[in-house]
Amino acid sequence: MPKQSRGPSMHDVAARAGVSHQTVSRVLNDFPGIRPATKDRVLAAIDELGYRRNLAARTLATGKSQAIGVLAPETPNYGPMATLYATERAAVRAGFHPLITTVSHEPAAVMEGLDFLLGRSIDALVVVAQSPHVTQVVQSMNTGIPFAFVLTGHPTVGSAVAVDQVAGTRLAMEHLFALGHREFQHVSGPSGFTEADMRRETFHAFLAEHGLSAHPDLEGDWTAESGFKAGLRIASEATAVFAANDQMAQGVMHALRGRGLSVPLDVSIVGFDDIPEAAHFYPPLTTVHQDFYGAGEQAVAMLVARLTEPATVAPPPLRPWLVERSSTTRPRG
Amino acid sequence: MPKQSRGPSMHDVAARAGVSHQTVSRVLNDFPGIRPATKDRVLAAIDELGYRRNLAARTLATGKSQAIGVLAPETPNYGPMATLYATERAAVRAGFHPLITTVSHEPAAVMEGLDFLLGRSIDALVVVAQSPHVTQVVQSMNTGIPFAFVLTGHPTVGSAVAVDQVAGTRLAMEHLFALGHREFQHVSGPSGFTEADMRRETFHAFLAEHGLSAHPDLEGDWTAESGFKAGLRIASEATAVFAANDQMAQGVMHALRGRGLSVPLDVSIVGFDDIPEAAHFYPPLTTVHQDFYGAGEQAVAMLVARLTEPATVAPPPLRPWLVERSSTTRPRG
DNA sequence: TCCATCAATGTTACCGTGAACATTGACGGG
DNA sequence: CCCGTCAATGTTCACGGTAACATTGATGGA
Repeated sequence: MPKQSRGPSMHDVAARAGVSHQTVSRVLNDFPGIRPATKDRVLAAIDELGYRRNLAARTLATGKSQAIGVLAPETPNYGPMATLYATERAAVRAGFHPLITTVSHEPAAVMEGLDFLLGRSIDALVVVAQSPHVTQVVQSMNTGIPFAFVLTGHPTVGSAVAVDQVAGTRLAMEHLFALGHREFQHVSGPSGFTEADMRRETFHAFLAEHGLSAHPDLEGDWTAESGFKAGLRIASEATAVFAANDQMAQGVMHALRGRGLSVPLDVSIVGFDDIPEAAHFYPPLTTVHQDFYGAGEQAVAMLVARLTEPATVAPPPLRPWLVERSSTTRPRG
Repeated sequence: MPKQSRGPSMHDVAARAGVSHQTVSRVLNDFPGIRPATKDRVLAAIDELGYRRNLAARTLATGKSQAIGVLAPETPNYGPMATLYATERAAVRAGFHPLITTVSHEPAAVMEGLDFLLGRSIDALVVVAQSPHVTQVVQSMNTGIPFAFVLTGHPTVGSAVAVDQVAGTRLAMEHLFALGHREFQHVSGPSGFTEADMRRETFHAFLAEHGLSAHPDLEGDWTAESGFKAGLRIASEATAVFAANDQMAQGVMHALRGRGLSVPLDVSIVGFDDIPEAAHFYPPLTTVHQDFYGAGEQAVAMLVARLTEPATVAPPPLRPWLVERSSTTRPRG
């Protein structure tokens, strides 16, 4: 029973091509000054042997890996997933290999995930963070490599690429306010999550600035189901609902329908994210568009820049914009 | 300007603790027979130096990595994403580290992604495949490690963990047929994708068995938007629509509403996947539930088994089930 | 003709870890 | 009291690459 044998090594290729292993290395790394005939022999030998370069050995020798670590939250939600996806694509386009691993928000898990990535010799790190806990843990571990946070608008974090949550929330609120709404209620994301907190705080700040108060916040967990439950408890006087994401907005609308209330005639509702399905909700959802792709791209761009120029500063927050559809209108009367 | 210095090595730790590097290695790998006092000194040194084991070196030395490679499609769609997420979780629970990388369906991209993973010394491979092209490429590359495909019901593939697409489609069709529908139309996924093809074929096979023919297939790309466009073209005689996934079903319903048609009074519609939001669509969607999590779990379990017993066979396909909600009812008259 | 020069290639050392084998020292039985 | 034994630890080598330096042989100018 043959133990899983390792593949051929550079020496095997060298022997077969009748050269030294160093020449093989040079061929693989495109060094100049290799006689074409030699190069061909080496290439042929590689092909015949099915040789594949051992990354571990290469990394060990060079200390570099051309890999970008991506630490992502272990939720299946659209926002983080889209960011993750965008980051991954951007990294590939930049010529890096993304090494993704997901972690819960517990410090121990974050550290373990980070350890795993660092142990695999990543050159830089992107953290798709949802809570300050995560960013703190990452910052406290002295990683020695450039890192970037994506999708957290938390002001205390230096290296963050973020969509401006405050601006986004204000866009939503100004829209509702301008339509004439004065009775607001918020369906928030889970507290502790940076985006959820920032949207909630901005919601209240906006109302305070206009001398208004809100019906009690209803807290969800980003899912449509939690939005549905919240929708069951929307105050009957409320005419405007600001939901912290689109899925919850969908759940809220479902519940409202069940209560015989019309969206937008009885209640206007604004979501957040602008997921691809939002245009096909019933009714099509007015929402705040976040550029997840732009965020992922900027994060990678910043890291690549920092690899050569460590002092590169973070780009300004991305501006979200309002997508007006049919879930909002003026209040009755 | 100090070049990014490498972190401390085992030798540094050993020097600090006054032992040999091998003793450090033994402490790290939990070997028996280390004097507690020695162990403490080593641990303390590790802590003080902030030492972190170099995975590349470890992998190079052992040839094993405790890592499972995951080759995923580069689509942001729910199905693949959920499977990916489930696989990732299952791998972690099994004590492995998932190494995820995404690729398009082009052979060159698949090979490159695979090369990347293999180069990083993965012990096993999970491929979240959407098309036969991908499975073929993977099979043709002699990887030398156990691998598993998830989420493709293609019969020619041996090592596949799959949800039974045929059974799922039949569940949907039998439901509609039993309600009395005879005028069917299919909104399919993009052809070339295994799931799309299998659902389409089964749809037609079912109708043929009952001596029925269908209105022309409308092909979408899994998105709600493409479902919407298809919905605009649903034949006016059709009373039953089978959509190849839930997002497209949502788009179809939107379009139908726009045409003044009621779901389910004028048209019944069944989706596929049972995404979490499906219960909150308007109307709540009758759909086929796929156990993505179960699939991911089974794939990992199979790989782990094959690591010790290469001849382990693939588990039988997972049975999907029908979730009946409000988007289906008997046809008028 | 001889040697400096340079292109092409070879040799050696090293990256950080784990495995195999070697060494040390304490302990106990004969 | 000596030596075998075994627990605890040290030494050496290998893993598969890359980097730095060494070597070879052809070429051409003095």
